[in-house]
Amino acid sequence: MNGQHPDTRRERRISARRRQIIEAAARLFAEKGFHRTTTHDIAGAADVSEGTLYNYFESKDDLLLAIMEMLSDLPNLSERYDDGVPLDARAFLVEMMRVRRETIDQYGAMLQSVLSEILVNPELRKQYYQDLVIPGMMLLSVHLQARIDDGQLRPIPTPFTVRLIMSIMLGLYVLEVLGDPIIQPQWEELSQFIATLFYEGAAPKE
Amino acid sequence: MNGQHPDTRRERRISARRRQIIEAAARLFAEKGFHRTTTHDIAGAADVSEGTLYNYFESKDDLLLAIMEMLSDLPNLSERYDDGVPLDARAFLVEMMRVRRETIDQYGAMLQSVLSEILVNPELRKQYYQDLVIPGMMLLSVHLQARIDDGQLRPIPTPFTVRLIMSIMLGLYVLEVLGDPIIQPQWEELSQFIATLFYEGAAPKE
Amino acid sequence: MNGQHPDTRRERRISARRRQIIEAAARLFAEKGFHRTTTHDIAGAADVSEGTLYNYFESKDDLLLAIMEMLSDLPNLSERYDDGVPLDARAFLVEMMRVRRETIDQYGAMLQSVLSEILVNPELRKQYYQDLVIPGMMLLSVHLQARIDDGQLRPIPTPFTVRLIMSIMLGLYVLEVLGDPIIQPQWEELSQFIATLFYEGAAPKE
Amino acid sequence: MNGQHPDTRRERRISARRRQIIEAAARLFAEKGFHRTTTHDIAGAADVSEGTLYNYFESKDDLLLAIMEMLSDLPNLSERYDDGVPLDARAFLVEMMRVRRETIDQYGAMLQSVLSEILVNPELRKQYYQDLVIPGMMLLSVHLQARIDDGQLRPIPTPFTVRLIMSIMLGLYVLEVLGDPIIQPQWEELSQFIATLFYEGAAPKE
DNA sequence: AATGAATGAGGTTTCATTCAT
DNA sequence: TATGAATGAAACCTCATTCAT
Repeated sequence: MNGQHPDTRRERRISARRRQIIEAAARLFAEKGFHRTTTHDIAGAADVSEGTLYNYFESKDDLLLAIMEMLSDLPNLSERYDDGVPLDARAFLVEMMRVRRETIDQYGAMLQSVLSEILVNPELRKQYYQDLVIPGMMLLSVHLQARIDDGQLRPIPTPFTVRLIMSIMLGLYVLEVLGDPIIQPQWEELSQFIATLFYEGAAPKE
Repeated sequence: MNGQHPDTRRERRISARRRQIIEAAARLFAEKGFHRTTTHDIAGAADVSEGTLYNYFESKDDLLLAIMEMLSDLPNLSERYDDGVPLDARAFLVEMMRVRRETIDQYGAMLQSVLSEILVNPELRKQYYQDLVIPGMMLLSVHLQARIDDGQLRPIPTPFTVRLIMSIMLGLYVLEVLGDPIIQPQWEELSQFIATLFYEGAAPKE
Repeated sequence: MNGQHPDTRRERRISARRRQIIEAAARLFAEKGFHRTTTHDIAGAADVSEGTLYNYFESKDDLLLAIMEMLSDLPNLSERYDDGVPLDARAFLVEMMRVRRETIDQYGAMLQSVLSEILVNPELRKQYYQDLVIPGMMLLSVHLQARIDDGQLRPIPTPFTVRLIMSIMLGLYVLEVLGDPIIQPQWEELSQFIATLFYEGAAPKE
Repeated sequence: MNGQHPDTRRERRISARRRQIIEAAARLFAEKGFHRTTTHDIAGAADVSEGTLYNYFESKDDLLLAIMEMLSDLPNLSERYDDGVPLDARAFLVEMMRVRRETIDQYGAMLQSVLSEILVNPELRKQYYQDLVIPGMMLLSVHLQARIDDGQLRPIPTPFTVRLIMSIMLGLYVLEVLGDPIIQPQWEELSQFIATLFYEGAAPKE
């Protein structure tokens, strides 16, 4: 009848349907929040019936977990480079921010919807910290240590540095969501500035 | 009847009741989120009846606004110093973080509950940005410019610097809420580290 | 203001409301079954809002339990007689059936609604057996034993006799519910007949 | 192709499928009730798809009717005996109960599921009474009258006696379903006891 | 001013039934 | 004929808000 194995085709259709629902949900969650979004809304936005929603997800909560899972599965910085991330300390920071920009542009809605709930849901919070924050910190930590070891950085305490850099990423994102008019359009310049400041400091050079 | 002017006493009582309700609400909102907290819960925690709630606040939403208003009315850094904030660039950052710590310790629940909603409520977001973020940025901006003018800092672009510092504050707070085990206990050391890094950079000194 | 202690009056009103809801529910459950009756139906029949239903009962299931509890609390045969139940074996059976008639007339709907669910709900079944069947059997057993002891009855095995009599009660009720046109109108005569048959048997007298 | 007439084979297959579905449904209905059993459950238990269910039965209700129909088609007491049922009054009762036992053992789940619904469904009730109760009563009535005519029984009123015996059957069944621990294991002895009591009564013999 | 029972709109979820494959 | 994904009506239940006391 056709060249495709039917099961494969069906599986693809099902998987596409899941994604279609997740994306619709994330968009709405980001726009008006998890709780102000009704399953009716989601069904409408995903162009399926409410019943179908429940063929793909156990509950509305489950939908949020699925969004979080999707975020956890995003390829991280080092996985994006077959031949290794830049070994230059300054370039690494810039590259990290470039990737961050891409992630926000593509998955901002998901981040936003999940972050809002995480702030007030201890269970979700723990999972998010475990699955997203800690892995990110680990990678960053390894890189920083390598840069210290090869003499590109002073022997600064990595745990603090890691937290500082993570905070900057998180904080910039929140500030952008809050409506700051500068962060997104001038991301490139901002990256350069931060990288420089981080590397050289703000003290006047004598 | 008594030496007190009755109106004053009544006003004080009313104001105390309001505060009592706001604090109960903020605590619950931070614990389980605005939407998962019922007016029944709040009434119970504030030790009043649900009906009484509505004598003090127009609606549940109004309670959130009241929390935000309370946060806006907190005295900012410069108001806390009659004789001016420290004029030393490095000391200023440290002092800023010390005050930030106090604020979080005292009003963390309110911040948390408000922040969660803000992320997904455009209207609230705008107001928060106007009433809390912008004023904070203005103050910071003025200080930074002064430090540049008096030569303590290089002529770095203030808009970027302001956003960077705000991001660090915001980001550290979010990371702390997410459950990071280091930030809160080592706040003092972290402050010193950040201030030093900001001032001197991470490049090795030749 | 008025002669009644207000708390008492309110308590009475609340208790009356509970009863009003239970009775409406039992009526509907008997008419169309527990599952075909919606909470909307019950609210309408009890003349309250659906919300109010849930101020008095935790769930629809809870309503069924409340009905069962009400049935358990009915005064049993011996409690209805201050000066003891009839000591004549034959008269006891007749009296028992008279009381049974009264119970059915007054609480038939509750019995019917509960019985239907009990047949297919193991948990409920157990409770019903414990709270209603066993106590009834105990009383009956005691009486029968006394009649055997005083020589009015042959030394028949009480466990079997008790089950036989309970079965007759239950069976007649079910048959009546099924629409049998004779049982209810001729209850009195039927009682006499059963009592006689039980006492004397159906064998021809020589 | 083969020796069998294909239509016959197909019909047999269809009929077997029907029975397979009915039995699965009855089992589940008895376990958790008609309404708590989903068509999904039934399909799973009968090892067919939900769609197939609807190729064999018009609706879920129809499935219940099919169960009832199956019960109506069970061969009754007299049909089981080519050479007539026992003509001895006492033996007849014992034999009747033996057959009853068999029926319960084999079709108990169906009885249970149907009975539960019948109690709260007037339409079903009427049909059950017509198709199952009345025929049973008729047969019993004929037999009793014959026994009266041939002098084995006193001239007791048959309508009452019929109802009494039917009630005992029904009642014992319900009691057994409720979890009574004696009825099923001691059925044989119970039968003997009831038959004796019916025939001779409980009064002491002088 | 304080109470808390009553309200009912609206939310999430279930499930019998359909229909394209 | 068999399948099982899709449907959407309708069920149960929650909860912000009102109002008589």
